[in-house]
Amino acid sequence: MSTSESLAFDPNRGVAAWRRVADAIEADISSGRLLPGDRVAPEQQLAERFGVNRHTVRRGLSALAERGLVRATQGSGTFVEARPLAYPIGLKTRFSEIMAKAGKEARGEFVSAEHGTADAVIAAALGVTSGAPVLEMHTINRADGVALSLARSFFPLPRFLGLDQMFATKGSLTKAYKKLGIDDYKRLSTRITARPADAGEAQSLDIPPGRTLLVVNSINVDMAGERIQATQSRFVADRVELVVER
Amino acid sequence: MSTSESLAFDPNRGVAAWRRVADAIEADISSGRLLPGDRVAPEQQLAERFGVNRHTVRRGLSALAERGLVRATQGSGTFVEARPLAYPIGLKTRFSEIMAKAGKEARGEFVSAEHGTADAVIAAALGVTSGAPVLEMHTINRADGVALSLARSFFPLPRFLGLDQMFATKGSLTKAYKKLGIDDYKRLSTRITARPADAGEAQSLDIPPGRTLLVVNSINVDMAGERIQATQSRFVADRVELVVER
DNA sequence: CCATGTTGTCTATTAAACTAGACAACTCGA
DNA sequence: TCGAGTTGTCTAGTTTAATAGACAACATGG
Repeated sequence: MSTSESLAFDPNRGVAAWRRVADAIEADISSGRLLPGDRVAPEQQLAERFGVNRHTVRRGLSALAERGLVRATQGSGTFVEARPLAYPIGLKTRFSEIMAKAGKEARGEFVSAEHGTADAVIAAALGVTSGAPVLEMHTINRADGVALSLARSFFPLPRFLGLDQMFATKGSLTKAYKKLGIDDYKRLSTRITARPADAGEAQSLDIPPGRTLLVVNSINVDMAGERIQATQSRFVADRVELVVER
Repeated sequence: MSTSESLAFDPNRGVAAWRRVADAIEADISSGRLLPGDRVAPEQQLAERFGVNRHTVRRGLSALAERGLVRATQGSGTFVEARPLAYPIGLKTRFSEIMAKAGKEARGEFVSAEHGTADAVIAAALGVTSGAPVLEMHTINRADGVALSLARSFFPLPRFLGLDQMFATKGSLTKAYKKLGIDDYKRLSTRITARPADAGEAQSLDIPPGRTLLVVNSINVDMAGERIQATQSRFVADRVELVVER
């Protein structure tokens, strides 16, 4: 304890009351005093605890809700949301490894596949000519059974003939690649945008329509630098936080 | 960099603009980008830099001035104040040692001394009877020539007969004690209050009248537990920060 | 002394924050 | 179904923060 004029300093000055409420609740969440699924104390009780009006509490909770830390249900209460899973994006982005590190069971769920031809966008991404044959595959990635992302991937043919069946069997793209003699690969580029989910996506991902998706367009190359995969993934922004690493 | 809905979070929301200005300037002071004696940029310039009105800057600077971090001089500018010297208070509180540790030249300046009798308060502090003979001594403690505190000390007589002359010679109480056979002593109690300086004190300490003093009433005992000194020190709060250590 | 730069103070207006009250709408357990 | 509890929304008033402008008062260098 220091004793000086700095005793007169109030760290809360210039900090809105609603901000203090929000920060205190966030501290409870960060510290683990409030866990995902836990119910935050009722607004009126928080108002009494912080010595503010209930509206001020609502303002603070609204800020937290906006950031996805809590979710309020009318009549029921305000609950702590599960924290988005940190999803590192780097040279070696491997779904199964990320899940293992997070202590979650990884499952790549095969949805469908078909042979087609590359349009201009896919051709450019894969470094092939427009109209070249490609394998198009649709998958859902789940962690502990909960859908994290939808993926629409393109692979050059005839090199990746049968990859879809191997993936359907193994549930892992890395393993399917190994079967085709590709022991390692890396990320060439990643482009990220975001948008609301459409009805089909929402249903596949088991989220309310309109919730935000992170849209990730990526290109993978084999160790010789040859382009092997172009993917558009749609992550549930509520469930996944992309971490760009150097 | 993380990419998620939390991109929408503005750390400045709920934090007043003046507070942000104040915190930024304080960060400059803390980091050493602004040193004691340095002039802070003019208000209008800060207003442009932070994109706020000059009054908002003034509000932020006012908060810093209130805390003693800066001092504004009309027509001249706003300057970074020297940080108060950390003055530890513990069992062994030694002025000269504290100064040495702070890399400052310590000087205990003898002002006056006289023999008197203990009133009720001093008698209680020294553990003697009311009316018992005591030596009363007035001193000023300086660091690098700048006055830090005034002290009014009482010592039981006849034990400390001549202590004042030894102090006037040595400029150090610890050394004067040694001359009287007290090799070591320790702090029994410390009581701290604060108040504005009166005109006499302000003059002795070279501060504007009304500036705040930290008033420290302390009792020292020899190693046998015998009370040897009762002191009322008045520290310039602008110059000294008391640190209570366990 | 004068000019320029800088802080200090006053008045006024607008926006944001905070408080208050009331009632609607919903949840959930008995 | 009903009642209690809880969130959601609306209206309204007060306080604080921020902006704007103007001028006073002071410092400092030429």
